[in-house]
Amino acid sequence: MNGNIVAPSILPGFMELLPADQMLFNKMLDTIRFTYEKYGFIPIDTPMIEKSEILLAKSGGETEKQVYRFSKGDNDLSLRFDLTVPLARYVAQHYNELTFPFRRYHIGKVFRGERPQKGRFREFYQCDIDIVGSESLSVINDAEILSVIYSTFKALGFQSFTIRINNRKILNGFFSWLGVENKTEVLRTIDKMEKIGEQNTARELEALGLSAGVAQEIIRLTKIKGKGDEIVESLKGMKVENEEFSTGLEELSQVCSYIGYFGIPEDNFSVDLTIARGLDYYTGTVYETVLNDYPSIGSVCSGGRYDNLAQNYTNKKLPGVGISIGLTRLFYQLREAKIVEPYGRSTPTKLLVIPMPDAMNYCLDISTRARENGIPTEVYFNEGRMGKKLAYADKLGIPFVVVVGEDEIKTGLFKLKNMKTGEQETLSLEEIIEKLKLV
RNA sequence: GUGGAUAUAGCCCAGUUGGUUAGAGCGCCAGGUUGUGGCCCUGGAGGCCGUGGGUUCGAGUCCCACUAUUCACCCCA
Repeated sequence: MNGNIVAPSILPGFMELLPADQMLFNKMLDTIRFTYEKYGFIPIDTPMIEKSEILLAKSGGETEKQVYRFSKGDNDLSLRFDLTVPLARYVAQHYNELTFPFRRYHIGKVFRGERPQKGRFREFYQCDIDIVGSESLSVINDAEILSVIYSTFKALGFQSFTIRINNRKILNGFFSWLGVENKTEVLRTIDKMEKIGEQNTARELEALGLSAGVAQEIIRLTKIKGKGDEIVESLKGMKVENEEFSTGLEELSQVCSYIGYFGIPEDNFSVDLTIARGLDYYTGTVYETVLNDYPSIGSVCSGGRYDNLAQNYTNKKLPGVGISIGLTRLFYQLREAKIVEPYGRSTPTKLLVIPMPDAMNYCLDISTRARENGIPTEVYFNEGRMGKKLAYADKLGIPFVVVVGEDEIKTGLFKLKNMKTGEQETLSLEEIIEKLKLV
């Protein structure tokens, strides 16, 4: 017994995967990156640690409590809690070197010191895209973001999902028209409506100081259903006299009219007036995406339009629109619900070369040739029984094995073993390479 | 920050109304001699029963505290 051994464990709220799952996770991440680049988004990477004064410049109470903050020497430092604030700093700092509209994507870990919970992490990956304009940014971008979300989830293999959108200006304008004071709290309550139900929403609205009549008016607005255009028409018919409301309605109307041209099927899109989003910097279009067969997972991708991204770091007016996929949570939920499962591979290796005595040098040469042709290959180095060597390939899910001994070297013909079927095929090295290239 | 639940092997769990050396399955390691894995058989390692106190002749089992984990609320990806 060794008393020096420390129980190996990680902090709660931090996700760590075993090889098969990690392969799966990375595949999803690659899919997302590939799709983002297909739309011409530019990759950036920023430090995980920022100066606290930068990160907390806006500091809306809640976020400040969740920030991992520490000091090193005289420096007051913080771990980034999202990728949007670093983007704001980045754009403000490099404004003169960037070309606008700036379309960037950023995939990286962020940190939030909150109480861990199911599907809740303190360290997680966000996959963000944002389009940042200088001074102005066309509302077509709002529609294009929808298209990116659609393509991404399609590429991830989902069929039945709905991207729901709303426009904050419509809600805020409507609230103003009704004379509501504390609009932010009302927004949050509306956002929860799907979860807590209509009655509780009414109760909460009244608890916020609204009259029963006003609460009902708001609920009545959010219950307007239909296709995008139909909702727009219904809203127009309400004769709400408020400029912000009208602007929002016009924006929503435009987004709806563009989505068809972006090739988004009607089934994957809906206008939902209860979508509000909690974050207070959203000022226009807001997005939420749900998997129709698994509503309990909640939103798997959300974001919105903001008027002024970097007001804390520059005087330039930088409007933008963007979304974020919380990949860690998404992956966790998908695994939990068995919507995705590892496909039996826990290594990228496609070919294992097993040398018999005195064949090592030859095997190393084979592996080099295979790798030069893009085939992930490894050579089994340990001495031992054949059974153990094959079991290694079996356990890692390596699909092909070739055993190389005296005969093979002499004839230049190898038996390529398919580990799944157990069949062996006699082929030359060139034939093996050609075959595996296609796998 | 508020409230609830749980704690036995690496993992999922048994363990009687308190009673002797704490169990199974999965996984792991080794073997069932030679250049062929999955199945099967045999053997092995691995637990101070979360920690500390109490009740008792006797505690994995009952009581208390602490700690850890976990779920929900708030908020969010």
